[in-house]
Amino acid sequence: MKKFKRYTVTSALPYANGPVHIGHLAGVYIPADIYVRYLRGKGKDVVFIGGSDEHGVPISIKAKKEGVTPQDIVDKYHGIIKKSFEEFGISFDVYSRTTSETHHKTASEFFKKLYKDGKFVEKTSEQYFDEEAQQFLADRYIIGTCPHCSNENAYGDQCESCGTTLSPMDLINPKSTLSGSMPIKKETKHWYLPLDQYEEFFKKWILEDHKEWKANVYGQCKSWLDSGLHPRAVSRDLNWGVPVPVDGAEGKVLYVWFDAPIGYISNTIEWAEENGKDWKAYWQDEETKLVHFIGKDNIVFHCLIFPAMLKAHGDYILPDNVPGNEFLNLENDKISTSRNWAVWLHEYLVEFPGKEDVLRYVLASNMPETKDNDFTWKDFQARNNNELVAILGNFVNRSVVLTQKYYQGVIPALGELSDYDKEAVEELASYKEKIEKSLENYRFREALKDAMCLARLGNKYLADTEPWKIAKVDPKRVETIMNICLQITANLTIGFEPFLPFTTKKIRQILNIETFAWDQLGSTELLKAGHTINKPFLLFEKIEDAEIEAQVNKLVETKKAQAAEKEAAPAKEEINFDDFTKLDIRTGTILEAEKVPKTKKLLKLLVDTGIDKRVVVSGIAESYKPEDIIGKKISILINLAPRKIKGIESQGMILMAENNEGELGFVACEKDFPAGSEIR
RNA sequence: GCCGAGGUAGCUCAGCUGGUUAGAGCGCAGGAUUCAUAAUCCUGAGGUCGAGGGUUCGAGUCCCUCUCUCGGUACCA
Repeated sequence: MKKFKRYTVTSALPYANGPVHIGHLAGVYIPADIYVRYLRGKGKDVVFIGGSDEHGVPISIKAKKEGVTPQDIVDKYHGIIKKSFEEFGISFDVYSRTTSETHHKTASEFFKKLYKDGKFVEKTSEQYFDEEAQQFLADRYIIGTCPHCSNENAYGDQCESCGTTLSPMDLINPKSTLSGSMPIKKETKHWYLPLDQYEEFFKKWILEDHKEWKANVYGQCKSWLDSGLHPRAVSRDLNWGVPVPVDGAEGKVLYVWFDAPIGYISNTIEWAEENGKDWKAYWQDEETKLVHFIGKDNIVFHCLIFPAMLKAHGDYILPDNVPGNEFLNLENDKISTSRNWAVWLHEYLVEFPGKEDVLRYVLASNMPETKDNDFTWKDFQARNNNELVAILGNFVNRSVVLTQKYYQGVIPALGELSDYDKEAVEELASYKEKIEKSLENYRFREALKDAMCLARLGNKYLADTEPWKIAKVDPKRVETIMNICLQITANLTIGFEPFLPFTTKKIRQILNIETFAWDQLGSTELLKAGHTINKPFLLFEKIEDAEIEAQVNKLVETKKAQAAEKEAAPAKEEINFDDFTKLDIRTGTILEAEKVPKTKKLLKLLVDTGIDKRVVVSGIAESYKPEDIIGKKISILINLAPRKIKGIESQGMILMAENNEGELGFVACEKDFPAGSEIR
């Protein structure tokens, strides 16, 4: 393996439109923090970079909605996020933000360099422009009628009613959400990063040279590469972001995905300036190991786009690894900021004061390294009570309480070792290599498990040697046993340091010692005989059922509130009676139903409309099985222009109701009327 | 549909380039023990390794087909 002189570790920049939740922690910040704490323990030169990602359209929309400035929004969340990370012990060397002056300057210069070197492709295209507001409209700022489902409130990038991905030009009757006026088409120029030109490079760099990347990351990259890369725009018409530093680019900013990863560099520069370091060494020296910790949603940016940017620039090193995690679920359901289905870090810190390490432990034990995992409060309680309290806390407590009892807190000398002692000491030493190997390979769950084995070893050693039994008959022997127990306890402060920094600090306090270096792990000479330890206190406390129930109830309430809140979509524009009578809706009966091959949602139906029997293709396969709906009474719009879908001509549209889970239900007459009855 | 990742004991997961009777933690059952927050330690039960084919002396591990879950993408008149 290549030897590195220094390490640059980045963790995905949280988007500053909401607080941080356990999904972010388990996926990105805890693994990254474990890794850097380990490296620091090894005495490595490492910088750990974090920061808030504060540009982009969603933030400017949120600001508009709330009637504040984008800056207000990001100030609020940057504050919450930064504070909660600090309290939780995520040990960033710097946690800055992409609205900083340094970042604007850095991102701007980065762009200029690529621009000057001709690394971009310029393209002019037609985009919607709001004449009243005098600006180009981001996709999200345009609403109009969905060409597919006729929903009149579809966004320029997606129709939330039918889920179709759209482009603004697809919308019928587009309207600007800024002024309400009808936007005009206007030419605009943008810069594109021609990713396709880097395809061959990526194929070698990732597919051949980085086979050791995690399967999920490697597989995703391969998938993107196999399907071919395309140029991606690096600028947008928007007024919230880093201005494009080119003459004639007024009203244009760097696209948020272009500026955000540069934030890693900007924040490193800030850190370097404040600490008298040379930032370039951390980004441009081949002997630096660059590692990006991210979630799986970010794989393409960190494995392809950002490296392409760095490569295009020319001065930079590329990541050595991009350990991307999968997602964490909460109580069997996807974590969702908008649905408020999450455990928020800033709330946890208030509701479970002093229990930072409990959450760190639970999330690290169960982080979604190879597949999506589930967080449940019951598991949280079990791991606290059965592992932290019973194994780790208990062993430390046993050791120090016995030391107080027998020796008034003064560490006894190590005498002659029995064979059993030697075995235990040997086993103790064996964990160092195991834990290191796991950490070096980003296998944090396993590393933590092995750290816990140190405490298990201690408990077993005590149980097997039974010092309380021989205290009266063989005091010399007990001195040796207790010395070994205390040495194991001291080792815990090393082994657990990356994972449970608050707890190791407490143990050091009890043992009355300073921090050890990682490489001392496994030593039985950490504590000197004659050294006096402090009065013991408990490291962890049991978590009672009531506390867990309270958390579960909180989530249940969230679900209820969410269901109740299911606000009906706002009424559409008024129409007159003639408009309505144009629709010819009839009762009908489904005669045949089959799945349209090669689709997920489509069923091909044969419907008796009373007038004729006709084929209708309908996107209901996720709610109904074909065999279950034969004979079903339905309502059908029969005078809709026919349309070919997947090669089948669909003649009409089945009326469906849809709830907020996207589930569909037939709309039918409650009496058993014959097919063809008019609905009006 | 296509692409990617998964499907291993009740639960959460290990099993590297194919090789002895498939492992760990939790949970469960029984026992030992009392220094310790009824904590600890030992023993045990429990798996046709998603299903079916194939390659091989030998497959959880390689190949093919199918199936389920998650993500991306297409389709939703």
